[in-house]
Amino acid sequence: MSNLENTQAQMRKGVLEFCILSIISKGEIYPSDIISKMKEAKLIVVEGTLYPLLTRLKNAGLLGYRWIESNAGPPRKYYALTELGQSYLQELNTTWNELVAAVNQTANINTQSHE
Amino acid sequence: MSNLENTQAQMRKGVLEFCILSIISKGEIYPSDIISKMKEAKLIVVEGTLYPLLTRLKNAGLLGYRWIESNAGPPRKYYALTELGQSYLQELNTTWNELVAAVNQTANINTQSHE
DNA sequence: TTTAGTACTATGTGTAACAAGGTACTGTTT
DNA sequence: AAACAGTACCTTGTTACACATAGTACTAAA
Repeated sequence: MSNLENTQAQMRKGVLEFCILSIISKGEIYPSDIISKMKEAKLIVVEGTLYPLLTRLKNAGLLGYRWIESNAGPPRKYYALTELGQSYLQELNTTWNELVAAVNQTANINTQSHE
Repeated sequence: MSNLENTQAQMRKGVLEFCILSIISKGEIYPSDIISKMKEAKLIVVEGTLYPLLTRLKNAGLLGYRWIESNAGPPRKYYALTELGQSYLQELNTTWNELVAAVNQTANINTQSHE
């Protein structure tokens, strides 16, 4: 793996949890669809990453799930945020905004400037 | 360590390399001053993190350094970007901007909107 | 020559993403 | 009904990297 690819992967890693919670916050969703949504946003995540992450978040009380039957295959686990998860997500939102500000300060860049 | 603190730390991890290269790109600087600059930007980094990181970047050909004597203590290693490091930093810049866009897409947020 | 301050270095630990492989359920084809 | 294909969920081992901690080395002042 090249330096660049590795560093890009490192950057992605840090925000996975935040992105996945954000996606779930928009409504009940099951893992395979989360992967699709992430892919749409150009954030590749694989099953071996997602399942343990969801379990970790559930055990932390941030997520809950219920089984819903599918008409094409086995039942699916639909995840949703708990109340704790919602407030946690708000804090991550703040963290993210602060991080963007901090990084842009070191880079002296205004990435989203409008003229 | 709480969930939140841990996740915040994970977010930071991903961008450390980018931030440190950005800081060095503004002119020769030695490690302790890099730590100060990072602290100014609210990105705490400690010696045990910075030194191995600098060594890794140097071994990858992205950084070089020269010894400069100090009038208060031992000599200092002043780091600077190599040409390779400069083009690498540009690529990380692109990566960072794309990441911000991707995260904001999952979050449906425009963090820097001006009215 | 001892002490304090500053700078650089090394080692061990823990977290989390990822690769790879596996299990289980459902509907369709033969 | 048996085999197969498609879908979904889960587990294990590896690797990278930040961090805590401790240690070494150089300089100047007491």
